[in-house]
Amino acid sequence: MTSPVELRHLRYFVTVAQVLHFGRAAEQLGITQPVLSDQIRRLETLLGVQLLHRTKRVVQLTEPGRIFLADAMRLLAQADAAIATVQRAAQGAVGKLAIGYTGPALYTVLPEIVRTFRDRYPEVELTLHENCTPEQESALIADEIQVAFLHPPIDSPVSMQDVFCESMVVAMPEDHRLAEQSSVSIKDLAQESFILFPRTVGPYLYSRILSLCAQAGFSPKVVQEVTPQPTMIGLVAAGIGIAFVSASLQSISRPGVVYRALQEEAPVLKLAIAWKDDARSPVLQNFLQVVNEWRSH
Amino acid sequence: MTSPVELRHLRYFVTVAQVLHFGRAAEQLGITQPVLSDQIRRLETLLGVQLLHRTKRVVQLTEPGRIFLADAMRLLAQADAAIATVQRAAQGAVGKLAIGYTGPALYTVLPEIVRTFRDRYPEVELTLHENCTPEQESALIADEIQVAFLHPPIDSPVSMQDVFCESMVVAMPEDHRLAEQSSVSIKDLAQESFILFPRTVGPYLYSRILSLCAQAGFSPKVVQEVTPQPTMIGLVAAGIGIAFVSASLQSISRPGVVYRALQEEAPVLKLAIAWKDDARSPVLQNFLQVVNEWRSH
DNA sequence: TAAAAATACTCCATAGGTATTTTAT
DNA sequence: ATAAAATACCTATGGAGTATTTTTA
Repeated sequence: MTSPVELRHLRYFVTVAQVLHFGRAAEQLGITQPVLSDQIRRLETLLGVQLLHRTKRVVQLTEPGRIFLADAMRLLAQADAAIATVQRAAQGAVGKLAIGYTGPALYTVLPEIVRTFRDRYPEVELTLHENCTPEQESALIADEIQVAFLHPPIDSPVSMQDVFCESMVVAMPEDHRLAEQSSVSIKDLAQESFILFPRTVGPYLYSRILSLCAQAGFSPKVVQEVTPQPTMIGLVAAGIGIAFVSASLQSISRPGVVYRALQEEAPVLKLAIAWKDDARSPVLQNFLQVVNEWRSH
Repeated sequence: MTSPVELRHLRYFVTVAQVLHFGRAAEQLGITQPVLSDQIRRLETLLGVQLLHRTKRVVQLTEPGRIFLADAMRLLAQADAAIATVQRAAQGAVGKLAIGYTGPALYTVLPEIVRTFRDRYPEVELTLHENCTPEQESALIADEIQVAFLHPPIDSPVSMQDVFCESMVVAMPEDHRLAEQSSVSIKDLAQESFILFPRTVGPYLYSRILSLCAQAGFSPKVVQEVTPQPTMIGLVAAGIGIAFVSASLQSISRPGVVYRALQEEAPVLKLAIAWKDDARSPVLQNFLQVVNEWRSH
């Protein structure tokens, strides 16, 4: 039987080739000299190549042996490296993580969480994919991403945990008649032109806003549906209309645009983190851990 | 006992990871399914890492397993490559060869022999080192070179084989009084100024020339000792004197210099190839083979 | 003659095989 | 009901040990 070359053969050969003495090499390896002689001879038979020139008294490498020694040492080092890598992968210290996120996540929790994670696990390769909530769901299911920052509710069978929420505020031109009030009532907006995000990018919040208007006795006049939110603000600045945007958008202040809270209970934009519960990679676990640490201050 | 990871484990793991089916993988590997299950579990225990997520019905890679798979495949490929390399090294098809040579070798046999060898064994790394005969000897002994083109006799304990020999001719300015003869007698040179190579670069030939003059009844007036031979020719062209050079130098014709044969039996420059007989590397054997082929046309 | 590798053998750990059980689909 | 992995148990190859021989510097 031609049993194949094993790492053991390489370990033995490298030691003999370095020490050039079967007795001492065997001692270093923790085996006996006859075993070592035998294993080297087996290796030479397997390769069909004489690696060592031994004259009962002097051991020296043949030229092919010199060449094989370099390869064998490299192989052993790489085997050790591969073992170390898989063990660190099991700790979640190396690997890949594809993160999906929506626009609002980018303006709130995402940067800080990603920075913390990168600092702690610098050898994990992160990729970031901006998309709306429904597309995050499909990407999760299709294993294109392993974790998503999105806006509940969703109906895919994935695990989810709330991360953050913020109220919606009304963005309007600074010369708008309602701008001098510190807060506005929904009823005051009945005649306004609205800039909204498309229903598809956030069906739940979309209907929340519509029903709020309905409760106030009107159906909003939507003049434009655009995304992302900074674009909506741009259109507000251009005087196209007013917009509901999440509170964090105020930090990206834009000349000519002011933000006013609602007097009524405002619609809330919830941000949650979602992942497939069967995909429990160590890297993912570490990411969830970082997110949880972030949630508790 | 913590028996270490072996290539066998990697071979088995790679197959299972590709087929994702223990039964079929075992069949591919030519072993039985329980053995494969056992070996994979041993590998996982050795690594301390779960590589495969198996639910009695479905086998899939864990994230660490995916990472290890790439490394394992690379390692196996490199192991195969190392084995192929050492086998080709045993045929003398890969390796290194340091070749020493003297100036005259460069103008005669060396280029053609080296070209033939390089064409036949393109993966052997050749290095060329020009030096005089005595230094070639030391370099051979010190294993700095494996083969030398040099000029016998030498007294180092190395193997040697004649390769080529050529007569010495007299180089003189074209307006020299002897230039109109087609050959010259050594006696005619008694009053000439001689340009010689230093004794150290070729002690044997040096004394051959001196004794030739002595037989003709004079001791040559040496005005300059220089090397290499093209430099000697330069000095001849400058009118410094006449010189004994090897016949092949005529092919590097220089305006103002003519070459004339000796009427007496000329000193002969022998070129031989030398190598340490204990260093019988396959690459060296192939080189000697090429040299022998060259010798027999 | 003394040091070191090779031989000759013995032993046992484990790779590998066979038969069977468990479990998820 | 069935396919597939795990479990249990057996076999035997070959890795490893001990004792001895051979060889050459």
